[in-house]
Amino acid sequence: MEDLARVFKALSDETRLKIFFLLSRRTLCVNALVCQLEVSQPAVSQHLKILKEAGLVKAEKRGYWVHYSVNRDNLGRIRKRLLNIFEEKGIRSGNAE
Amino acid sequence: MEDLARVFKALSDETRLKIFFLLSRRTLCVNALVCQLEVSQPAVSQHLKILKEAGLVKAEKRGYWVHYSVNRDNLGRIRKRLLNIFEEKGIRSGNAE
DNA sequence: TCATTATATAAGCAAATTTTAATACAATTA
DNA sequence: TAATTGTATTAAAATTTGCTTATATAATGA
Repeated sequence: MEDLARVFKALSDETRLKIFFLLSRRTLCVNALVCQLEVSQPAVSQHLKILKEAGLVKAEKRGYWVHYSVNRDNLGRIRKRLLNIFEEKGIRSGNAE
Repeated sequence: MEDLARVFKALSDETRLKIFFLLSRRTLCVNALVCQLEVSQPAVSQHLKILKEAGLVKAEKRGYWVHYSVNRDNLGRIRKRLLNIFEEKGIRSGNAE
């Protein structure tokens, strides 16, 4: 339950949602994101941290760049949980946990 | 994009997520929720308002009870958007909007 | 080593959230 | 009508969030 709330919280901010969408298209380093986002570099770094902790994106250091991309492995898991919650018919039956 | 962030925001609070799960099992009036939730009645009412505005739950007044339940019609739409975002392979290709 | 570049972290602050307490509203019943 | 019950709204306090500035860390190159 906690994990799930963390995912929703991570995506509940417009800037982070935008970051997530940008990264879902291609891998980007922090500065590339900063350029497209009208907030400061530290702000972007902080958003990325939140997205990463929610398991939505991952970071890979190359030289002194950090390349961020969607964490596709984890996303599969998240997707399944979301599908379970927003089930076609009865929505869900089991426990929240 | 705004709608989506609103849905995520609505589910980003643990108490609201719990309310949503409870309602996904059965229709409940406000006090029934209060009993299961360790927060005050006004707090629950306010959370319900947020969930309702996000299109996640709906209210039906009967006598002086208000019965809340999952808004299954809207949930279908939300589900599709989520599926689109968390697509199996490339996650997504189009625009955020 | 020192300067530079990219990113992260820390501190402080304003704005938004969440909560509680008090009150208002609405429906029912005496 | 007055009292009661269930819910909503308001106001204010407490907490959290997201931003900026300043600084730290890490990698590269002169």
